[in-house]
Amino acid sequence: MTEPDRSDHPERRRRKMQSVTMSDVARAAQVSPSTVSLYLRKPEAVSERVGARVADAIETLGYVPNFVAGGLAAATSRVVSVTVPSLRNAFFSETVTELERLLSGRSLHTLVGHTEYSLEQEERLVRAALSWSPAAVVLTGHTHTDTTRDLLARSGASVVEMWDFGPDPIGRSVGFSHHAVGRCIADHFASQGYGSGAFAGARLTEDARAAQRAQGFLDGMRDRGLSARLVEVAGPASTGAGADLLSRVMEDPVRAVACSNDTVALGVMFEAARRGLRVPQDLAVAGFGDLEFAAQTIPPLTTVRPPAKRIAAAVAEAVLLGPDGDAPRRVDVKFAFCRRGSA
Amino acid sequence: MTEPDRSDHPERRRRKMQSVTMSDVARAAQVSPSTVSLYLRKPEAVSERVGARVADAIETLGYVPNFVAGGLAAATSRVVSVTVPSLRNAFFSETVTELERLLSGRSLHTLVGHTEYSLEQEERLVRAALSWSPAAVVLTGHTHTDTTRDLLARSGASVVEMWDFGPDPIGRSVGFSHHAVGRCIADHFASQGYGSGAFAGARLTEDARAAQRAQGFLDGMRDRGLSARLVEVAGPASTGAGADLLSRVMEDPVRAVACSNDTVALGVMFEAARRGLRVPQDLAVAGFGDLEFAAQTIPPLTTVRPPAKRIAAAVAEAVLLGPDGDAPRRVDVKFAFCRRGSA
DNA sequence: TTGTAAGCGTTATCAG
DNA sequence: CTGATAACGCTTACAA
Repeated sequence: MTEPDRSDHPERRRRKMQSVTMSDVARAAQVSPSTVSLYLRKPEAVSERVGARVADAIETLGYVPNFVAGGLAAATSRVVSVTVPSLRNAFFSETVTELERLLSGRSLHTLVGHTEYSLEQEERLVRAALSWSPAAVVLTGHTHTDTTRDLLARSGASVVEMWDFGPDPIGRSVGFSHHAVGRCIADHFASQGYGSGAFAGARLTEDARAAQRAQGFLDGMRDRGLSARLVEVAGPASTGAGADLLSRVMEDPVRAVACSNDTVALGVMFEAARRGLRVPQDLAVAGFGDLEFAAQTIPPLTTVRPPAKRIAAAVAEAVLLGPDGDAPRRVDVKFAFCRRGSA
Repeated sequence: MTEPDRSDHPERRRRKMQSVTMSDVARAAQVSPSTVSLYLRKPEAVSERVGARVADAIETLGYVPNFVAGGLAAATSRVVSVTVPSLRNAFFSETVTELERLLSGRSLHTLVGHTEYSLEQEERLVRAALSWSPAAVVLTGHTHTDTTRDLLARSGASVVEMWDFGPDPIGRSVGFSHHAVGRCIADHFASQGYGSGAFAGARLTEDARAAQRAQGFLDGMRDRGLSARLVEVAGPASTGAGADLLSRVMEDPVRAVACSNDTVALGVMFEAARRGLRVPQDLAVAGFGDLEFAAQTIPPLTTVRPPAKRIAAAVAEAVLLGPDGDAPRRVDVKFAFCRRGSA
């Protein structure tokens, strides 16, 4: 029990140090530091009497644990790195929100990064993430640079890919088929007898998932013997982009438009109104995302709802599971078609 | 290229450890670990020859630095904790995005947390944040629990409050007057001679900034001798909430409605259309946020643009500045009124 | 159930 | 400009 007396410690003032450490708590509670550590990590493994004393000491001293030291000693930190293309995108901000909520309940902390759809940027973020000995690395999609895959493999980190599947997943993956989403819209258009259609896409070169939805739509239409073409803009999906896209589509009019996402669909609907086109009589419109406003547009927007929360939940579970274990490495969360008035 | 021989390390198999450490790099580069460390932190302080050798060793060994160990040794980590009420809210997702971008350029990593407008939740997040010996803690608003303030004060962490000012800022603060925003809308309504008005608010009890905008609006209207009332819903600001709010407002019709934010305004406009009310002839509508879709609505939405990016930039600067120094502790970033067709 | 002791991989000090 | 050395605060075998 001979704890070092800090007051006569010659080095005490060398750097700014933590005021109350685990040793201080241990001393106050008359136990060893390892007992405090144990109590903090598995309270049930400590006797009730000792536990109470430790809790008391923590309370009165105002002890704040040092996760940095803990992470170093344990060789793995309580950090989960979450990387998404963009946080402005409602899909991803919802996923991150929910994920952060679930993880923080397990005292895991979320380190966010956004790539703006750049794989090089993703590589940089992964490199930084690995420097934190993270409990897990969560990535969006399955397209990564070779270096990224290499870095991840060599680090042995627990990896989860989300929102999409790849042929060769790195660790676990959680998502759904975006190609099927596109087909689903095409099927609906076909069933309504609209005839010709167009896909109004944004940033398709970079956004692999939007590109898959577009391809699924085109494939679906063609399989049904319907004509369909692709119109796209390079910039981010936005209401303004939607308006532009409809103008482009109307250069060679179609009866139905499937959009990159609901934001684009909103722009398409505004532009249709400006042009005096009635939806759905003159033009059918479908979106993707079932964003908050989708049920409020006039008419309400027909769209596809991706299960952002279910993705977050499954990802959280995958993170908790770790790389090993016999749980399925691939979780298909499905999506739901939301038929409303616009198509 | 002499690979480190770890096999003779008796403890090597105790736990999963880092494969390539700084010592390995040092050995490969024929220098001491301190030199490698120095090179990594200030390359210019190391001779060119040695620097090149170290860089080589890092490259060939594939060394990934360990920030956890670094943070422990330095007593301050490269983590910045950023806490916002909600990430689904476009204002905050934009701020976080921009902040993360700016900080990552300085190799600072963003730990996000969201409070759902709960101060208790904020306290929990701050407690967790402090466990990381963060380079800075960024908070939204100036209302915190006593414990939060206490924790922050005792830790000596660098604190930045954003989006709003308080009478007693903890560290630095960056924001603008939300009360002035409300007044600004009221002034505009008055100048247009609309007469009576209403504020359509969401979650005003928890969202202190929205409440201030409401109060500013009410004060502004009254100062001009105009009648104005407050209509509010408890849930989050959304398009659906906007529609509900307009229904409530029309129980006792007014000529002009100021909204909690643009999302609510969008709902108000949709509901107005459903009711056959022409905007702005029958009803003037103003929002807050200048969200992406604001310029696309029919008619385009009159709103107020908060400088989300400027906030992020000023916060990043404050983070870099640290708590000391003679730079002003309080930065007022202003806002811009966007007159468009709806009011 | 609790304690002892040996690290974890860096940074910071100080001397050369 | 470079290197030896002592922390940093905690976890984890292992022993008691």
